[in-house]
Amino acid sequence: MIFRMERVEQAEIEGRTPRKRRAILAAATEVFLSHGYLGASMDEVAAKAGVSKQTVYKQFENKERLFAEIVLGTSDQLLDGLQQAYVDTLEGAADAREALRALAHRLLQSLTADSVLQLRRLVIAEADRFPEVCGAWFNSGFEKSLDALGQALTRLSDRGLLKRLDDPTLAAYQFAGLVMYKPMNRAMFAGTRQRPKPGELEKLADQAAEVFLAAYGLERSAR
Amino acid sequence: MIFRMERVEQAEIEGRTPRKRRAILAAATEVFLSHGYLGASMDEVAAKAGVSKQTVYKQFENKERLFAEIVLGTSDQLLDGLQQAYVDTLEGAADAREALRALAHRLLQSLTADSVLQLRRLVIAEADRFPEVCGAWFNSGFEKSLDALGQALTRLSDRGLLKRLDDPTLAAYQFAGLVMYKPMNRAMFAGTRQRPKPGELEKLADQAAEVFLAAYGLERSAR
DNA sequence: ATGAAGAACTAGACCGTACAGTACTCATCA
DNA sequence: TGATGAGTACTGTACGGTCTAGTTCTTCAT
Repeated sequence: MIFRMERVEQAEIEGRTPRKRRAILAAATEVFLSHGYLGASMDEVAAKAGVSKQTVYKQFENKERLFAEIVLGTSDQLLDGLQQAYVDTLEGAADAREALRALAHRLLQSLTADSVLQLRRLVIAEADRFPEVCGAWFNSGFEKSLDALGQALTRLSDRGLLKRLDDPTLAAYQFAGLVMYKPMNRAMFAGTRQRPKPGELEKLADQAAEVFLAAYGLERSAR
Repeated sequence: MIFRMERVEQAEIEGRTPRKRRAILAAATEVFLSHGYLGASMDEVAAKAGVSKQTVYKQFENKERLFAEIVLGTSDQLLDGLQQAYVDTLEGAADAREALRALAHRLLQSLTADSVLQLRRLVIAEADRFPEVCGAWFNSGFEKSLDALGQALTRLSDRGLLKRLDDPTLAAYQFAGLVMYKPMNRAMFAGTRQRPKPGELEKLADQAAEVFLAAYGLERSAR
């Protein structure tokens, strides 16, 4: 009886085929992220998904399509996460300095997560092999999230917390560059090996906010 | 007679073995940069170097060592080139704004060269497979060049063209982030495909200088 | 200068392994 | 009962690295 209920419950959520498909995607994500495209083997994907190779090839035409599906599937998650960070830290903030510090800190936290770094490495590594896929990921994930940041900054400006922004997207890239350039490069090049020192991220966040405010803050809020 | 003279000339420059070795390194650089570590084949390296596989394995123990040799060999070139850019644009400059603009422009030019981008992709892609090599490249190439920029900025500050810098290296990273974050990310993720629009780099350079000066410029030089 | 001696090089066969993708048989689910 | 999946063997290919046999360069004593 219990067995039957469980079966029904699962079936209500999704059938066997989509369930397998999701398992394959999850496994393939793991394998591609940790070994790269060429280093990933379809045997390992199938094994890790608890599925036969035949099933993998029923769901995905070949290795390339599987790769594309995975990369493009991550754009949305990334975008949603960052959008949320903008809302949490900027909307409703009373003080620009505090808001920007909080945002910087939040960006550092989310973008230096291992899975994010691995995905970035994967996309960069395969940019030449799959220019369409990687270009699409960049446009609909990376660039879109910076545009969204530009809009969030504009709202801050509309609320009288920043100067008027002639080019919000540029300002967004500048802020991101101030915050992320150092830690992101280290994380990308030096692998998971070299961790930043405890206080470093805080200092980075604070100083980035300071420089940004010097250029875009209202005079009275200058330190 | 002519033939003989050519032979002598070449022998004067370098013997057969180092000549072959250099040919192998050049070919391997090309192959690794364009196909990645796993995508590169030793057969192709040998063929492109005009050398037999045996010779490759006489000079380099195996594929991994060849890779390491190539990656580490590029640190110095990169560093020298950037050091030169700092000297050319900052030393002897009379106006901070103009100097920073020129530097930004120069950085954009040199760091978006195809070979530089391909090398960065390669190092990032293999950061997990070869953490020591890639970490060493990062420390002795990337970080060192930023430290050098910090020192160059300090000299600018000593000459009374910038505020006193509490943390020159941080300031260097901030300047680099302001300048490079957008174009470098695009170049890395979107491949050689998406070229920046003509005026874009100039605007990026100018605006980066502007923001940097707002934070680190002397009051009288504020716009 | 000459001419062995020996090192370095070539060309390509070869070995073992790994992998993408397919085929086939038997079990399982709807 | 008919489709889907498991398990697994198989095919073709590619690659890292070694081996061999024959060729060319370098060196150094004469």
